[in-house]
Amino acid sequence: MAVEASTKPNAVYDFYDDDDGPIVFKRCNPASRQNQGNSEVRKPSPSTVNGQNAHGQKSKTAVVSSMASPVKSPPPSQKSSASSAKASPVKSPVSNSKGSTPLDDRLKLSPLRNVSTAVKEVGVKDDNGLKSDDEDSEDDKPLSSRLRGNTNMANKGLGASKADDFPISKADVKSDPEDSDDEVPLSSRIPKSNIGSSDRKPIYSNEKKPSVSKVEQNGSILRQKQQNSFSMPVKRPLDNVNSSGPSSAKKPKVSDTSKVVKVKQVTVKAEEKADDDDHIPIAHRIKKLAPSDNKLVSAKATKVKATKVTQSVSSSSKKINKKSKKVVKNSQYSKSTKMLPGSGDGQKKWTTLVHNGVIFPPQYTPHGVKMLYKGKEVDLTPEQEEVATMFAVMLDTDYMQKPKFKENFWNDWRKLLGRNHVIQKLEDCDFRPIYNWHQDQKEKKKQMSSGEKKAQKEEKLKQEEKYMWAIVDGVKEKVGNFRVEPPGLFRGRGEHPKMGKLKKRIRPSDITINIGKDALIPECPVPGESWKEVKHDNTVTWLAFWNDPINPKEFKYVFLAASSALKGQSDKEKYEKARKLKDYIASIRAAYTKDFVSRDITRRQIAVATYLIDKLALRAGNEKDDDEADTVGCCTLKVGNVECIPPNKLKFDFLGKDSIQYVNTVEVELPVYKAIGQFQSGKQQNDDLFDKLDTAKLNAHLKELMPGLTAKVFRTYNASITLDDMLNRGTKDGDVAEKIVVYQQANKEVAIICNHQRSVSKSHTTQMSKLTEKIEELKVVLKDLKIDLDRARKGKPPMKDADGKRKRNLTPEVLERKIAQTNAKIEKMERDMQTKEDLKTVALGTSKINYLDPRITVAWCKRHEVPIEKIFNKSLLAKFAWAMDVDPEFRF
DNA sequence: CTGTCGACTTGCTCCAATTTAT
DNA sequence: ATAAATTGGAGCAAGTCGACAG
Repeated sequence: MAVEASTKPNAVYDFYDDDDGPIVFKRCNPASRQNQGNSEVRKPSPSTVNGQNAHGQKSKTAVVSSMASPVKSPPPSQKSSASSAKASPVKSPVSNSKGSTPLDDRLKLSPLRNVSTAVKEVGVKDDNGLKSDDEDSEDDKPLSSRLRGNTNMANKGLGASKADDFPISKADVKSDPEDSDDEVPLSSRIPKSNIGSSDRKPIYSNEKKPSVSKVEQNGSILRQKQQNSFSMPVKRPLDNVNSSGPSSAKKPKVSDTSKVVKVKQVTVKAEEKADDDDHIPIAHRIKKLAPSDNKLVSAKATKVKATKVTQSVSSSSKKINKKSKKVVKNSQYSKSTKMLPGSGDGQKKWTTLVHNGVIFPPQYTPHGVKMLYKGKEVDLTPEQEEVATMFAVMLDTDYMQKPKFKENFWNDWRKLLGRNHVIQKLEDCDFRPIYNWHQDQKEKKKQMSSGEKKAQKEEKLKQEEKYMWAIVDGVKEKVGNFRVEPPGLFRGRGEHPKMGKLKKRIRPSDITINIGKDALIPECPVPGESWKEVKHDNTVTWLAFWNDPINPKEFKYVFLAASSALKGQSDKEKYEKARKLKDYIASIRAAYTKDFVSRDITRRQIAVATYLIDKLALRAGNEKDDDEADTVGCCTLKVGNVECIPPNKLKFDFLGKDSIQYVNTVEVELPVYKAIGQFQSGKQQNDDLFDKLDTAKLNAHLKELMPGLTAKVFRTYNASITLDDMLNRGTKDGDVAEKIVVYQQANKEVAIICNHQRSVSKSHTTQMSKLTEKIEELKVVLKDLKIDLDRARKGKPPMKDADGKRKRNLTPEVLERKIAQTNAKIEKMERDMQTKEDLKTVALGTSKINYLDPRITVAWCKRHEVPIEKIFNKSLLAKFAWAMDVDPEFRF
């Protein structure tokens, strides 16, 4: 590792820089989606097939709102070639260490990775075209230039740090040579290049290492088992057998629990500390020890001193680990019975399941406020009024700008009004009275005293309490969404053909309940009605579902919360699968690279599609119906979504999931470039680029390369490996705050790779100008200080201040200190400002929740003495309880 | 194969609660 | 203390992908 690091001089820097770094993946400009909100403006590239994205519900007033100028052009990121190393999820150096020399690895990868350097987003701005940057431009310029300087420095600082610290230990750990047979099928089917083969890693190696070396790490037998099972074809019956082995041993327990739900809880509780939160699932309680204890310590300590904090935290966490290890062991058994069955596929997800069903929204209470029709008040029945109110309440959203929305609403509302109703045209309706009434209500609510609010909240809690929990195999777990969705108008995203349609009220007779055979069937909350059906299906995890009123073919499910063991289990499996990809990735890349020029067009398309999914982290792209928004993923890309820019760049511009625009220009290998050209030739803009392909075929192919592999695994893999890499390369000694910055930097990188966007906050522009103003003020101060310093040196008195008063005489030393302080302040503000600007359209949360293996984070926190709660909030800690006891040396 | 169904993951926005700045 | 900014998390839409029927 160390060696490797040293061989690539640039690598270090690459990671760091956000702006300049050559990140292969990076999407230079997260095109701001808001822009699109204002429809006309937005549409950029001619190539975009679907033009719009509409997103917008945000701006309050219909028209172009304040944020009109979102397009900030990101400082044109200039990734230069070096970057390839970085961005591309180059496998972590460590992992490479195995047989091949680093060099080999590099070579092998390089063709692919290097070539594909990200190109600066040429067009982003232009493309988006949108709104101008005019307004910003002035500020931006000076700013960006300044900032850029700063960032670079900063980056360098970071990057310069040690790249080889931990590697050492890592390398040791990792090097166990053992080749497993699993590899065979793969290698045989993949025509691997020499390099490729040399590079392959034993499939088991990674998994084993940790387990071997860290026996104590997670002490959990369970884990190892799972890991192993992963390396086998997912579906093998064998797996089941395996799992059943262990589980059968524990069976007695299972049955116990099924009979006596409480018993287990009690037992376990006794085993661990007596904490009385019964309501906390055992699983959590166990793991919670760590985080929560930490919290106490750190919370206090934080205020004191950084060093202290970390020390105490780390020590406490060590303690905790030990403790929890014990606990885990004990509890693991009881737990394993739960987890194992789930891990197999299709099979049993639970043995006993007890819950109280769902809670319905209150019936509609008419407010009696009359809307106007052609200026006159109209009487509406409660049903008509209810729907009118749904519409009125949305008067200040962008949906009012959408004809489709109004049309759909009108169609549904009209049915309620009846043919002969006074109201004949939507255009003649004035909903403002109702809108105003609603605003008043909101205002009143806001004005309520905190006491009232609290009381109300408690009341609600009391009502909902019983629905919040389920008992799964004897463990009390939180239920995710136990509230039935209230009626409303469908808010489809983008140009959804069904936006505005009435989403009717769900009644008990629409709902199917799933519950344990022996459990008490929840009583139907509406007198006189009954559930549609009650099932006892333990191969699924849902507690209830109903058909989506907008699309009756689809369902709305009630699941357990993310903190549940059931969810945690599958989350873990997801990451284990992604980790497994690490062992196959080199040969997979080699294989598709080879197929870029296959004469078989289907093969070629599969190769190119896989390449795009790997390199650009695109989604698979299932087919969609006409009654859905027109968005695409990899397999559904249209000819017009990709533009070939000679000599070898591709410009992507399409609307992806949630109608979020993806704009990115990348340099690709020449064969890919050519292949795309071929796929496009002779087709219309709106034809499928990959006409021989769909996600089923693609995934079927992927599955041949690695058991269980599907397109989405690449996203998880690339996201997690990027985090792991960046954290391990970028973290240097320093205080916690600096380390957190490194983390955020990595997190941001991942978010950009995955194109996780958010809308610019309404106040962004304001906030920015405030900051600019402050900086300007400081600069004035600085200037004056400098003048005074000059004068002081010459023995002259300081200048008068603004009010004409004489300032105190200060020594040059003092003035110098002040100047330095002011400079530091200015720099910090500029940095903050830049960060803010950079992140204004980037959403960090999504990747944290869904793509980054929490064990990477936890292990890093342990290694660097960063309190985990600085990175994970309460809900994330709960969700990732399963990852908390990871070995500090864990690498993805 | 293909299409549909079914289950589950991913993703963005809104709004209230909390934190931070003034 | 108040206002502004940030964060947490609910809410629900929109994806992915496996199973299975025809």
